[in-house]
Amino acid sequence: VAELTGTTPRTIRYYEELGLIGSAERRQGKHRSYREADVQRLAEIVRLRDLLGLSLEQLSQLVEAEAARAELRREYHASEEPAQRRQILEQALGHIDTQLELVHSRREEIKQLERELSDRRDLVTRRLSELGRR
Amino acid sequence: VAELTGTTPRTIRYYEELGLIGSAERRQGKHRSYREADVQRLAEIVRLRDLLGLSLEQLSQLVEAEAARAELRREYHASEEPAQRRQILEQALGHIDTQLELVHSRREEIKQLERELSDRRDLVTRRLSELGRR
DNA sequence: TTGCTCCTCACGTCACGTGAGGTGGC
DNA sequence: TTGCTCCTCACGTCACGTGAGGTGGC
Repeated sequence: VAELTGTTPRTIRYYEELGLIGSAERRQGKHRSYREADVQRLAEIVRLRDLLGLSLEQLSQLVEAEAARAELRREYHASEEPAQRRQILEQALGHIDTQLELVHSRREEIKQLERELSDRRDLVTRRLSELGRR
Repeated sequence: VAELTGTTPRTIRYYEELGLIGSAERRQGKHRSYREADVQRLAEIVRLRDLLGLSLEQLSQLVEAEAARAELRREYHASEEPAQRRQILEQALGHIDTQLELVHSRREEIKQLERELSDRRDLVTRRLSELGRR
């Protein structure tokens, strides 16, 4: 599971200790056992940590909010009231938009960095071709 | 300077202690004094740390390589031999390309994350408009 | 003179890394 | 049986945070 998610066993145990992920079930013996869904969730956490640089506390809050939204989704499926369904959907939309803004601004920053490097590259190649022409 | 570079005084002192940035000159009194060039260099370090998640050891190596290339640039300007100038430029090109690959793959990862979030957003808005039409 | 920032230790914290010593599945 | 991975402490490390106590410029 560590390999699949791009981390180490120690990190997974640490996240379990913090409550960032649920305690894994143990097989006969003491080995932790994970389902596919657990792997997905962990991979997503690692991804947000690495790409956005979120702290484990921020990730905890995000996971908590995610759990609250999962609870809402159950109510959503149970409910027939359009007014309530609308409210739940709008809350989900707000949550997604918050994340999108964060990710988008990150991407802009990286893009800017890439542009600057690209410009320097062009400068060097220009000088090289000038050298060649003499 | 901490505010300008998006860090804290403590972090700047720590980087100085590690040799990641040069020891700042002191004014009369003991206050550290920085030039514009120092601020630029520090800002660049903070940027690479935050956007690419580089460790301070990796950044040290990068700064070292940068210093070596600065030395080469001095030779470059001193030299008249086209062969030597070409060699220096090609080395610079390789260095830039390495960084570009790293930054580019990062941007692709973020882009992918943004796409996934965007798809989920579309799904929610679609459901909302379906609700409205009834 | 009062407030604020700077300074240097030095201990604390976050997010794990790394053995030490022992157990379980192919 | 041999090798490998897993397990639990528990101490170590990296990258700073955070007072404690003191000094310097507007």
